[in-house]
Amino acid sequence: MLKPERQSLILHQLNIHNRVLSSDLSQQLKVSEDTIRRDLNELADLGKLVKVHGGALSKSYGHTTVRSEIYAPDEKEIIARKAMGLLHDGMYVLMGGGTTVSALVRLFPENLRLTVFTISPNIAIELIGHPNIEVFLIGGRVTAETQICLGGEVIHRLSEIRVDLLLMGTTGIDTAAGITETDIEVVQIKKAMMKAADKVAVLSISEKLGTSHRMKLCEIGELDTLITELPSDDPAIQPYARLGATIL
Amino acid sequence: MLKPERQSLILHQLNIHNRVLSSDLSQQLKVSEDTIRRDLNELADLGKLVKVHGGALSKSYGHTTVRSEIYAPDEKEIIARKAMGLLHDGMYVLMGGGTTVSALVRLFPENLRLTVFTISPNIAIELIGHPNIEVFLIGGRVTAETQICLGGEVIHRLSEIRVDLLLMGTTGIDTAAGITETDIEVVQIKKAMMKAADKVAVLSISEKLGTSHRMKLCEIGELDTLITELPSDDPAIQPYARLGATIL
DNA sequence: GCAGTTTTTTCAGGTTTTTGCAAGATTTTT
DNA sequence: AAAAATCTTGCAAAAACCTGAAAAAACTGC
Repeated sequence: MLKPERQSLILHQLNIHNRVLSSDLSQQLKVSEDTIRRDLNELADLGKLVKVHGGALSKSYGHTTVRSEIYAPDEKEIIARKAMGLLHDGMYVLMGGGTTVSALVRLFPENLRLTVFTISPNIAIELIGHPNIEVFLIGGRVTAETQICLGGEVIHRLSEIRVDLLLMGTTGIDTAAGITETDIEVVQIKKAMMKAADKVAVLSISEKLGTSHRMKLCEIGELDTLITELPSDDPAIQPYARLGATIL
Repeated sequence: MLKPERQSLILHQLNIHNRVLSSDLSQQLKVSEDTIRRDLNELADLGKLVKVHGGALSKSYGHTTVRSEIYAPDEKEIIARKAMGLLHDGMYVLMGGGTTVSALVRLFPENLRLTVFTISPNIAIELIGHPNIEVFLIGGRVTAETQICLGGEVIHRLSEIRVDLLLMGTTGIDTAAGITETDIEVVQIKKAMMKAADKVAVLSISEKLGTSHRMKLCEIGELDTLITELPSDDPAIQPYARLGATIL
């Protein structure tokens, strides 16, 4: 294992987990902790991570979104891992915003070949530099609350594209209320996204099961796949399976 | 085994494995490690691989896409500070990409009220959460090299907007050659941006003064303002003032 | 084919980089 | 406050590197 390889592996780990431990890396990469510490310090000097006692934290573009700021990172990683199974070389994929979708993007191996459309600047930036993924960002008005591109122009652009798969998070999901959102504009955008995609997959932590909000996006049956961190035979998600969504 | 044979074999190995060790290649090709090292250095000079201690890595991923390590941050902050003087409440501003423009955005005080259009996902994200700035991201294909949105759709959208001021960085700037870029697509986008703006301001560290590249964007005289980190009476920028640009 | 030239390779040496270890300092946890 | 974990520093060994000179190979014009 060459030093630059080791260092870029460390950065990759950071991208996925947002944190690394010197002791873990030492075992995993079969080098002494001193070496890991030296690597971490070098990478910290280059500004690629933040060194802390015991390991390092990722710093993504200026404002450090560390793991602790992401809600339920472990669950989201499980979800992301399951969602990877839906992706195959050559696919055209449309991606929404949110930290769950971000977690998925971070798992993309470098040999995965995709064409990705997204309304999230964050997702676009995460994918920049990936050697085999072409990224199209659909532009619009960007707001702090949603962190995605909104507006009529986005809907118009979405009407012009056709993709194999839509991957998006959700705000509320309930057997009776269906998929719901708080923001009417988000509903409009998501409806347009669903129209553009042959298959629709929703990523959601189980905590959101049974919650609902004011703005209705669609019924559960309109989804093709629902992915949570729960095992697919968990009683909590059986009702959703009966409504027609494939559970992963 | 002839030298070109050996070298193309090395490149072949790299394509497959993404890495090679000098020691391995030495054994495999039955030549001394010195010869291998010389080969690797030659290929590295040609830009076909990245030489590292112990061997070489393929150029494809991770190692080349350095997470925007900001070059000359101090100079860029001086430039950004000067550029702030061009901005006033209520303005419509169009912003290009690049670290110099990012430095400017970070200086925006909370009470600054602007409407910002940008082709850079990074700029859009920097501005997310600013209480008094409305951000419109103009979408398109995003590439690793430029980190901005490219494509015909961007140019079309730019043709539909009209802003008070364009703020952008540059690649090459020279009294004779004017403003130049390495990428023809970037030139097209920047020309469209210039058309959309009443006034054009270019931010450039003084290091770029006197440099030129293959693709011409415009003459110095077509700029309204040129901002470098040098004092406005520095002899190095006087020639640009004579060509019609206001120097800050 | 052959003497002369150029290119390529190897080898020897001294230098630099990388890594692991140990000792003592520092931080975190109990 | 003591104990445990982690960090820093200095050092030494191993590996990799570079330089220049000499040997080997390939090429040149005659």
